[in-house]
Amino acid sequence: MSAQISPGRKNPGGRRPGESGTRDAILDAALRLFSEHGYDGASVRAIAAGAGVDPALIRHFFGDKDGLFAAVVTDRTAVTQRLSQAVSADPDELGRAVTDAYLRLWEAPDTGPILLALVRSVTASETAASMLRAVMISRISTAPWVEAERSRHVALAAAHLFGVAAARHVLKVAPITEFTHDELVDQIAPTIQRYLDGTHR
Amino acid sequence: MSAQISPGRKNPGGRRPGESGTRDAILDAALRLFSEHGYDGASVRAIAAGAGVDPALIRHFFGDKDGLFAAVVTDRTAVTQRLSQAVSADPDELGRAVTDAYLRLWEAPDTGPILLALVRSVTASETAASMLRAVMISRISTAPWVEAERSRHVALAAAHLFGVAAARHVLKVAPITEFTHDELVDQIAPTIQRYLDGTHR
DNA sequence: CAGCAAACTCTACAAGCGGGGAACTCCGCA
DNA sequence: TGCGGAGTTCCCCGCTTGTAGAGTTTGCTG
Repeated sequence: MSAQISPGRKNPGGRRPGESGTRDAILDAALRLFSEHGYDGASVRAIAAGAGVDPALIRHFFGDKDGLFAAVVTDRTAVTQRLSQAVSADPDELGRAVTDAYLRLWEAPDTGPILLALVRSVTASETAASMLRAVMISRISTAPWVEAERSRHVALAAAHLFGVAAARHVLKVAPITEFTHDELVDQIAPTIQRYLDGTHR
Repeated sequence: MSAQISPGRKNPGGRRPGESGTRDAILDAALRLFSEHGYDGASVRAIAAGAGVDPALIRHFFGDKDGLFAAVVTDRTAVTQRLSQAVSADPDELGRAVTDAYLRLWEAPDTGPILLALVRSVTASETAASMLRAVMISRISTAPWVEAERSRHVALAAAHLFGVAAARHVLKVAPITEFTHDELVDQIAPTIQRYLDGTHR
């Protein structure tokens, strides 16, 4: 009889032959949509559609939406280690090195969208907020060369860098977006250096 | 017969006697919820509940959710004019005056929540984004004392201030929140002054 | 080659959303 | 005194959301 138990089904259903790459496709679409619209604004269905996949697969691979978000952020990031490299630079050039590394983080295709996603999700998820705090501050201010005394100055430097990055990539404020990367580093590195030295006042 | 046409109605319905203050109650609740959860996160129903009022009243007074948001932001704000005052200060003290005024904007009960609401709604509403841009940058950089040449430096100062305010009030980064207002002004005013002077490099 | 786990599709649900409309009551004014 | 409009309630609609589950096909391993 060649029984068709579910005659309403349009697509065959069942596992596809060969390497599917579906998981990665979902992660890609999720990264893009989370970074564009934030956690709330990116629906599971939209992400699935973006990956050309059934929404149920997201549940299958990641459990729930939180799991997906966590996977996006943790699976594909080397955010923290890049900053760590920068802080081992020559102390006299530290301001420049940190500034350059920090701004590059926002421009690189593998880390930039993640930071954007974190910023845009700060409202919705406390996880996102604390991860962002961690990236922004702790990773810098708990670096070995920071004595407890100076952590406040480091935080000010980090806040400055964050403000510039947000103006450039989130708010897209005209004068800031018009700088080239190098120009921007030239403009603010000296100030960052002063904060790090404690000579900013 | 004392006809009761709608016997299912629990509350009487119809206008209440006396001054209701309902419109203001809605505005209050909306300001609070928008600032806590952003545009998307604050539902019309939740705002109505917060005001102790039927959701349909929001539609009645403000048309739709966008209208409510616009009303919240425009009705009760003197954000821009406060900054204008600051920029007329003595040029030598400009950095300090602007820093003080800007940070106060985030702390004052009538303007702080609005800025928070704008920041938290940046993702959802392009209106919010452009208003924030306006408050953050344009209002400062189009001030009369800014020659075109310097607008980039002004934008950098504004980005710095924004970063500090965001770290303090949105991300709540520990070292930054621990400063008193005056300490914070002491810490960053000199840098703002340098940006404004163009002596930051 | 048997059988199980993984990958995949469809359908569905309960909840929440923004918006709209009908009905009712009170106030201010002619 | 009558009447229109503002304030208020309830009910409802169509849509989207996250999540759930059952069923189907494939690949892998023993």
